[in-house]
Amino acid sequence: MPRPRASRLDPERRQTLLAVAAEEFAEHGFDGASYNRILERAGFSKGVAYYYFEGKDDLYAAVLALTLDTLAQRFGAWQRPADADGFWRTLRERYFALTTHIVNDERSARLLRSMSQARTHPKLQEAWLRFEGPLVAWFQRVLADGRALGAVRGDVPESLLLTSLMGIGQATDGWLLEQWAHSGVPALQRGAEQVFSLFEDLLVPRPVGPPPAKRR
Amino acid sequence: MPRPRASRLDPERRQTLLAVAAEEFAEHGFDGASYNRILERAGFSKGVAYYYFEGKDDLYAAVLALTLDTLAQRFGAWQRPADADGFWRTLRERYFALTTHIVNDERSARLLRSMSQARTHPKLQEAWLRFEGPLVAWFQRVLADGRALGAVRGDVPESLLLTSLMGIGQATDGWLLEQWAHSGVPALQRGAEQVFSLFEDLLVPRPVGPPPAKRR
DNA sequence: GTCAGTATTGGACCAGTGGTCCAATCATCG
DNA sequence: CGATGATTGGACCACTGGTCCAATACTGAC
Repeated sequence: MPRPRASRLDPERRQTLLAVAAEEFAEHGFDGASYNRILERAGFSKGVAYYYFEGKDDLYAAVLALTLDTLAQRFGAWQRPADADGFWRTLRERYFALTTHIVNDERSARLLRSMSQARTHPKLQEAWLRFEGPLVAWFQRVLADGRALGAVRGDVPESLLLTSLMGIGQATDGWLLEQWAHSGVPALQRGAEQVFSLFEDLLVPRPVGPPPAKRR
Repeated sequence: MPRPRASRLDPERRQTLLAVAAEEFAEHGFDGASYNRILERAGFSKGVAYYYFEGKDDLYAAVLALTLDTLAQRFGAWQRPADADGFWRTLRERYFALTTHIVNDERSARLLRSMSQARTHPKLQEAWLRFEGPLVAWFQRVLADGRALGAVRGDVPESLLLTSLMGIGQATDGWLLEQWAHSGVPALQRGAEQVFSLFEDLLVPRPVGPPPAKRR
């Protein structure tokens, strides 16, 4: 957590510092980023830096908080749709908005991707808990709503579904970027379509009874 | 790549070094591990270390190679099953063997998990490429066989399927360990069962025609 | 205006990091 | 024996994140 006095820091200098830090962290990840370099580039001395922030991890957390706030504002809160169809429609809409956003703001995207390191990093445990909570809660609410509407399967623990969903989301995120880099925007849209269909296949309730006979 | 002379290093000392390094890397990951500490514990001076290995990354690669070799030996090569049923049976068998192995050899498991950092780490690119190749090839062969046997869907790019599968596998791996830590072996088996069913749901060919009407 | 007390600042300094380098030692062979 | 190349220890380097403190700027009370 940033020191309370951090709010008293000149907004402009604060803004500079966070921008420089965001760039550095996005470029090199948490471990790879050099705190000294950040401070030098932002024109901060060690004394000032440690006066306002507790350390490298604290600054990282501040940068992450800013990025996530922006993201949260952009996507707003989740509201329970009326029925299963509505559920999948809004979920799909959100997912496409997210992929578009990630492609358009690569710095934030790389920053967000660096979060996966944060989860296991001993010095970032505290920061991780602060962000994991809301994120997981959001997904949990979505899944719970989906179940209540019959749009999401109930035959498997919710925690497993959540884990799988986030794992697959993270993995395909990289895949989508590759598609985009190799074959441009149309491929990206096609790819997003296919990724989302995988989400559906994973979450949709299993048909009851014996598995359908192979057809063709 | 380890220097060629590395093979001339006294096997016993080499073994000591690799064991100490494995412990350190498993405990702290690549960045967190202290090369100096490893060398000190293993009784190596800087001079010797850099005489036989190119550096920290090289040693890490050596440790990883050893671990993966053991794993590969244990699981042997993949052979194309006769039919779709056989495909799922052998895949399932392999998966359960793997989860058992991971639970029984936590050091290796943590080491393998640290590989996910390696993928994005600039200093480990070379090492990653050396291990990514065979691993991905293995999965590709499995998926291709599955397709040929009609056991795996063909309506989605193979690369996407591969990415998703590995992503979900990695994510659920952590989930399984939690299950095990919280509720012991029976929960682990139940969990593995459910995880594997997710794999199936993801990979199995979609039924053709309109989605089945909701039944109950 | 003066002075006390606090907020702010710069930067010297610290232990630790991975990595380089080289003089000294050892082994081997002519 | 001497010479040549392999092997070794450890001093040293630039860098890391982090601590500390003396000097300065600012504030309000008198």
